[in-house]
Amino acid sequence: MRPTVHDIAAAAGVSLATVDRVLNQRAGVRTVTREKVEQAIDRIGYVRDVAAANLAKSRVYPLVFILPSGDNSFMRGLEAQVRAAIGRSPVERTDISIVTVPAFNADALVAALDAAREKFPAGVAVVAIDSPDVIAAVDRLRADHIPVLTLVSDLAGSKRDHFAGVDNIAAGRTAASLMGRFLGGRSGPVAVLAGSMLVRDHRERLDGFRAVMTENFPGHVLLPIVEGQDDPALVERLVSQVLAASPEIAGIYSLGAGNRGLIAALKRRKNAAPVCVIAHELTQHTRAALNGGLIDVVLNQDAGHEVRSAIRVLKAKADGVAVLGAQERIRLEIFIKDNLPFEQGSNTEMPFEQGSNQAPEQGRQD
Amino acid sequence: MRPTVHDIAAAAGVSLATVDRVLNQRAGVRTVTREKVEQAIDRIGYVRDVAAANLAKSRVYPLVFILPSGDNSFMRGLEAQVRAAIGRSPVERTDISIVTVPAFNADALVAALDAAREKFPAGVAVVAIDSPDVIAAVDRLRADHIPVLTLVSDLAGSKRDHFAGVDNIAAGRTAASLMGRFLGGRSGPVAVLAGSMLVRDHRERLDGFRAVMTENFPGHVLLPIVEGQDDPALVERLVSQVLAASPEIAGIYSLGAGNRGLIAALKRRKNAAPVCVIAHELTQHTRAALNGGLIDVVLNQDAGHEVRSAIRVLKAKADGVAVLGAQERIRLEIFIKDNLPFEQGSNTEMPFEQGSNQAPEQGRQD
DNA sequence: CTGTTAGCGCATTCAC
DNA sequence: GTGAATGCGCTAACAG
Repeated sequence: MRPTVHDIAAAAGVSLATVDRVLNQRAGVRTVTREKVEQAIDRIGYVRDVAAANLAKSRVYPLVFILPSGDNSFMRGLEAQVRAAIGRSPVERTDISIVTVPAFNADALVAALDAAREKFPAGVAVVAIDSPDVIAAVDRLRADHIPVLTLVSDLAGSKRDHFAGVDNIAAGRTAASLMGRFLGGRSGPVAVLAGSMLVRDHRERLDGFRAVMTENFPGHVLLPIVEGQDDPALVERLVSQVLAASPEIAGIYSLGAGNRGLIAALKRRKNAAPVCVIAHELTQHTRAALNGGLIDVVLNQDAGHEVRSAIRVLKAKADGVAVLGAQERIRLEIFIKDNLPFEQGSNTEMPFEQGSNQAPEQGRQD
Repeated sequence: MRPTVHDIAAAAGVSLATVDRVLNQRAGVRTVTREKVEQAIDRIGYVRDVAAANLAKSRVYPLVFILPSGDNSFMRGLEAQVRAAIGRSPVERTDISIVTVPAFNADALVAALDAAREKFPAGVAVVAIDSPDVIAAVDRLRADHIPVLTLVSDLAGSKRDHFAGVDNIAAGRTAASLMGRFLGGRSGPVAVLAGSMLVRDHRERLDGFRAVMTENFPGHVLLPIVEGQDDPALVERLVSQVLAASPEIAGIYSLGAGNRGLIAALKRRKNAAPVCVIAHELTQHTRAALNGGLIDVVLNQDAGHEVRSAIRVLKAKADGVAVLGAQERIRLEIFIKDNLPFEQGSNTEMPFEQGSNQAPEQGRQD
């Protein structure tokens, strides 16, 4: 059996309460006693049983998720994943509230962060906007010892504890490499469509894309960046203009959202030369376009993984314990037509399932 | 507060012991009493606290992992991940033993499966070999109500509970699509290098690859399959022969292991036309070759994720509870030079880390 | 400053 | 068939 608090108490010749005080670094223990206990702890190789501790504490973790509002498919998917986590709350001992704020609006975000602070949650997850005011608001939370995690888009220069999202520079570089190789010998300019340069993830993707394009594929001119505010209607208008202005266009990299507009514009462009299109985030729209051949590659981050990871990390930070780095690395997923996962309907495998399993659990989309 | 066993007992007008008997479907309860309790349970919406239950039971999960021996880098990485899980055993309440058997040897695998059965573990994870004898051995375990999970390579037709691995047909299709597009206009035959057609993952990759190549890129002739037994020395010899026999070769898809041999053969092939190379599994060798431009794409499955998922699923099956399907989907990772993750050194984030975070936690390999 | 004691939610002996 | 009592490993009152 692994050692318990009783074993420590016996080994150190003190009572349970004293052991507990040392373990939880509470005051009221003489230095000599504390040292005696600490020595006993690592002499017998004690590791605390977190489950038992949480049981005794009836610990719950009040968490706040701050997400952009609007009809951005990816963000709504993210919100759905948070709601799914709320469904698991009794098991995971969480108490999650969702706050939505208008996209690309730093003031609203600051207000939401400050409001969250009032409630002294065990942790806050936020889709950040790059701005000094937001950094200050995040640091105010940290000053109150509230763990903060940035989700999807990071906030450099802040004291946030962790970032749950993909490496967006690598994402941009990957898009450029695939674009360049897919274009092969073909010539023609490449357009980049962004949401807003206010958010760090978009800027980083652009930086990575531009770096590899200019370095490895200088033959393709980069057209001026188009900012569509992640708004499908605006995106459609802007893309249509670009296509009309540059009929010899070879590729489009859409590094933000609003891809419904992009797809609509592409659909209306009949019998022109093919364009290599790379977009971000697997939604029902991009999935259909990938299957239909309108989009060549979709770069994705798994919203479910991000939310689960965010919760694990915030809980760990609240408890002051280490997290498994490898498990929390959010992968950049690359989808082409051939490795699309099945559409996620019922996500759980039922218990006591029996019988044959001729059909693979994972498969392709036809 | 969420309802507890006490609440059920009160609501049903029985004692804790009776509630427990119903909850754990043990005998010795009259049907009327049982129904009374069951009604109370879903009337007040009770969900069992698994952590508390495990605490009371002092539950540990003895698990057996059966892996191929030999110096296959990927398999050794897998074993390292199992050892890492052994390090987490006290926390995860597991008691994991590792058994290695010679690769591609069905008899040895059957013996290992039967030996595992003698010890009545809470679950068995096995890298399967396709063979009726192995299927029978797996089904013997299942007959003893021991959950079985196939790892990396599946075993169709068996009663295994779950498969922790990638969709290998999709992997093959993806390899073909990327190969075809990367080759662009270039012509020339394509070689396929496998380990052994005895294992299902290799066969499935081949099927997927062949399907897309013949359908979408009929211009490239597929050379006869080369089976290298995942042995670097043999692979090097065979690949050298192929390169010598077909100097006009355009691409190589290595769907098995032994890539050290492939890389060695490629290195010795000076100033010939470039070959598009796609291989499986990110190891130190394939990583270096990707960075050096010898390999174009590496398709990977995250061994750490596979092992953690296997343990979660086996524990869940042992307890007869549902698993989160989405969390257990093993992704097919696509790596090119630009999205290689950092080499994994220290994997854990330390608690109480403070200070600035100008440097991203994830990044590119230069 | 330190020790005693009573739970957290559940499982499991034992009596009845 | 059913119930009461005890303990899993830990925390948190409350005494001393």
